[in-house]
Amino acid sequence: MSRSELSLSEHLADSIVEIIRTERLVPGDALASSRDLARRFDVTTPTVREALRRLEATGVVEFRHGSGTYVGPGSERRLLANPHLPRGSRESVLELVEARLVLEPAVAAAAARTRVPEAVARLEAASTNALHPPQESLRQSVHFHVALAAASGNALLREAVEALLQVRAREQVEIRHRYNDRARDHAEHVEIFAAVRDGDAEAAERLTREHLGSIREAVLAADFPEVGAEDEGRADSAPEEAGARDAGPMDTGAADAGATGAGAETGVAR
Amino acid sequence: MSRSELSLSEHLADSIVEIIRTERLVPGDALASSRDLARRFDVTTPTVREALRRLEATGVVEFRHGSGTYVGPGSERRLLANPHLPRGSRESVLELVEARLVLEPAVAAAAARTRVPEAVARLEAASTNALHPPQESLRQSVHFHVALAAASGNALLREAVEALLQVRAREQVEIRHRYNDRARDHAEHVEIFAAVRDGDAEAAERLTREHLGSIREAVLAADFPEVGAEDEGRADSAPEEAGARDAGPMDTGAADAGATGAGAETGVAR
DNA sequence: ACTCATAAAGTGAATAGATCACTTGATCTC
DNA sequence: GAGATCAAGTGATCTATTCACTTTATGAGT
Repeated sequence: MSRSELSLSEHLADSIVEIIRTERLVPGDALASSRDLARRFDVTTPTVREALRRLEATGVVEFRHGSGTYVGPGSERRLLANPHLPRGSRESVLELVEARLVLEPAVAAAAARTRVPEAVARLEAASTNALHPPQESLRQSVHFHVALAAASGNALLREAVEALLQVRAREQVEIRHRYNDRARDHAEHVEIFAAVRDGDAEAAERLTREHLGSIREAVLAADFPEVGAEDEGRADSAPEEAGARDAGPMDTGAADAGATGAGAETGVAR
Repeated sequence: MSRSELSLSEHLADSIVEIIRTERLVPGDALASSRDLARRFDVTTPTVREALRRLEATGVVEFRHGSGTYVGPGSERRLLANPHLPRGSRESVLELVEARLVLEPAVAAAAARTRVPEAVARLEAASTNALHPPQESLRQSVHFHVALAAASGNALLREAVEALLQVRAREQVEIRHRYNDRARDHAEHVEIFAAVRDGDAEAAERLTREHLGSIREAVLAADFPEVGAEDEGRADSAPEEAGARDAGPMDTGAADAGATGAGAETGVAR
């Protein structure tokens, strides 16, 4: 009936998702080749590519030139950060931190109530492993906050926090790199962990609020590079391999979004 | 210079985003035609299409066959729901409601503290306009919760709630359609609005928690179609009308009225 | 046997040039 | 002036190739 109101390539994308699901493919598994898919669905390769590109944008599939197409981490993710964001100003980072300030304390409280053992273990690991190199600390922190959300037992909550942390990840790196007190960060993480471990929801909530409050202060103190000059700054201080290959289970590579590069930042925002 | 490890179409996608930004294009504005873009960037049309498809996936652009390519609502959105989700079970809907139960009370409290006037007005409209037809009520409810988040003054918070509401939108429609008490829903909305209007953060938080709690009960009571048979089941028991597909436009205003002739839409005129 | 270079096959990336379907607006009736 | 008609522009898709990269199996050379 109302079947194909969808464009061919849209329908194709859905069909491919269907394949991933019915064949129980998980991230990392290989997909049939473009040519195979084209034959199977009786369309041409450019059409298949369009469908795959579309899925790639949300992380459902990944391309590896010369090797094949693989299922990506987005295949089991419900929320995600827009990978194609324009400009970033201090305001946008501040807005992000303030959003986290509203949401994460509640998440911490939920985590302290549920305390999923596995996630609590990861939480401890993320708060114990201390003071690593520069870059590492941000990743550590991301791990901590994600593990915190995971401890709530609600995967969607974890995804929400993950997605939030991915927004403006680049700018967050910049700020933390320059202004954040890693020692204090670490100490606060330890305190939050203890509260969660002890099942003290009230304390977990309050401590998380204070923790993010101090991050907020750091952002306010930062003389964030204004739009227009922001290209150089981030290009040489943030090497692009922040990527994903190392750690185990839930590492989603928060910072790897896309190193845009490309020059000619002419405009001034607003 | 710009270490281009990116595929050509990835780079192209970023360039197009750059165009949208530097030319100050807003949702609804037309983009150059595929052929033009191909010429301008000296690539072929299939390559341009790949880039555009990728952007389409996140709502940054929209295609209109025979007419052109337009800027979409996603161009100014940082968080979004994965448009390619597999199966939906009762568990997943329950998980969603419980995530909202954790997050939204805090959002409501923030809203009561900030009370952005414009958003509060929309909040009142969404809670006053009572008991419309079946389908309409869900949309009304979405409007309410989004306006609530918007009243916090933090756009990212609003986007987070929007994205959350888009997840499993179809299943949510189904459940509300069958199990939810619209009258009670409405009454609770009115109470929450009053609390926000009066700047009573504590009450707003508690009322929102209770409100979502009752929605949670409705979900628990629902005998939702189980996984496995849902392939066919979903297709014919949930026609694809108000679901996820057109949840987007509500923010951009323009296209909203088209869906039903019910009118009375609080004009979002521009 | 073992190591290492190398060739072959498979795959994604992109090109080139068309054809068809749809929308839109201007022209042409009536 | 209202409506039908037509043509230009645009997206959607196809057919046919070529190039670049990865992986693997082959086959020296040691």
